[in-house]
Amino acid sequence: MHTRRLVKRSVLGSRVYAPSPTGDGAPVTGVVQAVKQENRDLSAAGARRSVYTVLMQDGSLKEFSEEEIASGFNHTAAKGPLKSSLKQSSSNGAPDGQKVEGSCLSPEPAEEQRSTDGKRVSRDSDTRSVSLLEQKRKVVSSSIDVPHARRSEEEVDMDKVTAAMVLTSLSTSPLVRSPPVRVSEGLSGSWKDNGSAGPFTPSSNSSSGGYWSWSAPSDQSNPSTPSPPLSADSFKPFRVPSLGGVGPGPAGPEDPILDEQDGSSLLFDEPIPRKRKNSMKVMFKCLWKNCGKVLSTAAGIQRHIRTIHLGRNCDSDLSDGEEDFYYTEIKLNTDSVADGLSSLSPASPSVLSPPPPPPSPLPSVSQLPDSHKPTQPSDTKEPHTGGTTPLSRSAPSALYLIHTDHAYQATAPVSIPSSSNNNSAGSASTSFTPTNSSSFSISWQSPPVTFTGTTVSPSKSQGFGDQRSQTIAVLSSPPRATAALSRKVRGEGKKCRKVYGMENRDMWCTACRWKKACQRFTD
DNA sequence: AATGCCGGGAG
DNA sequence: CTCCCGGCATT
Ligand SMILES: [Zn+2]
Repeated sequence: MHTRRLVKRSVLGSRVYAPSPTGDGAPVTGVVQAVKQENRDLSAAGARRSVYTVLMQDGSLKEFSEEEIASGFNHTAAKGPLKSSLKQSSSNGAPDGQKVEGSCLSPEPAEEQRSTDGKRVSRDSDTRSVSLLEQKRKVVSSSIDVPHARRSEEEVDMDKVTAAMVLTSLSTSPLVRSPPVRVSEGLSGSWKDNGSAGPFTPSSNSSSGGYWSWSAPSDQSNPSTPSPPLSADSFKPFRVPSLGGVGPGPAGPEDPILDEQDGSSLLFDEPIPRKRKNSMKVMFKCLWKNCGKVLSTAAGIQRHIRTIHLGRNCDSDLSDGEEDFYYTEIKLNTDSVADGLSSLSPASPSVLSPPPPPPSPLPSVSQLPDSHKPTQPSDTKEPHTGGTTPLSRSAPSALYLIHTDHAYQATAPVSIPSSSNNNSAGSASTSFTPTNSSSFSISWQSPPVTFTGTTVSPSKSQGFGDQRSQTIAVLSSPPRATAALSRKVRGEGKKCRKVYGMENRDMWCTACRWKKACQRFTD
């Protein structure tokens, strides 16, 4: 009801008269450098005062209240209000006396003032103004010590805790299918063991950010688990896909999705996938273009990359972590277990409902950035294909779990076609793909995906049918799980708001000003 | 607490 | 449209 957004025109840069600091009576002029307002919303009706930071002729900066300055805008020079209160002019000791000679004084509280041109004043809540001149310097510490995460014994406990959590959740929600997290047995073959073979516990340091930290009682299933009575039922909803396949879709040949008892294909509802602890070997593979080197220790691979590919001195220590981008952790699973997971789409809670809108236009480009040289990891993104394909249960003698260490900026689940034909990076793929057939899954921190040998031709990502079929997979999805899936990871880069700050709202791009998606800094 | 931004709402 | 803001998801 009350006035909408008051004052919005910018007076920055305007010349204004200000009470003479010396009190001698002669008004001085200055240029408005910044304006700020105090007390905004609240007391809507209340007096809202603006404080102008003015650059005086003599170069000094002073702050005046609206009433104290007579600005040239609006009505020639005559308009200024000048109250006699000179409280603000700190200046010299000159007793203020009174300086009213400005001409007319307007007692009015200057509710709105606008400049003739259409600019707006940056109003904002911030109480202290920031003049454009003085730049605030922020000191950023350039070197930060990041202590390597150390976790250790706790893990054991973790399991216990987890188990407890699971149990608890079990009792409460019927939906949860849980997983027997076996504490005892499981650990024996923990991947961790293998990994840490190296000089310094590799696996844990870089990768894991979150493996073992499950903040929430997640329900997870343990793939290898034979069959918890409970899970059986719960699974149901989750494997309906076959049904869905019947869609009017073009395709008849839909695979019955997650195969078999991969029921175990776990579902991670939580963004944080859990690691399987099976008997598997962890290896580190160099992803460099034509190098398929596989080493058993992270240190080794890092060194390899650093020296061979990065041409870095073997100063070891100075690894800036870049190597991480070029190798991957591979887990060779010797066991029958499958660690499946379903990638999913933005799941709709209602499981069966078919309207799973294709999440988003996934870049279905299946081409690797061809001649991409691993130079700056910065913008590299893996090409992914939207659909994953279900692979039937072929006999996976071995399955690979690839896991990259950094979650850099993962966006969506990736699937890499492993089947024979697949150009792009033919060379690369070779090194990357284990054998044909066999599914392997990759999991970066969050979006784990299963790959399979068959690939859907990315070209026609049209398949609506398929998509939907998989979509269904979601099972108990607490509103949480989304992050990874919903693929709205939120752009990282700073947007206008952060860049310019509230102080300079007028510098924001329009979208930002409207609180819409930034157009200037699109990620 | 701060950001980024969708979904609405008012001229 | 243009201009804004409530409110929510994220960080
Ligand atoms: Zn912007």
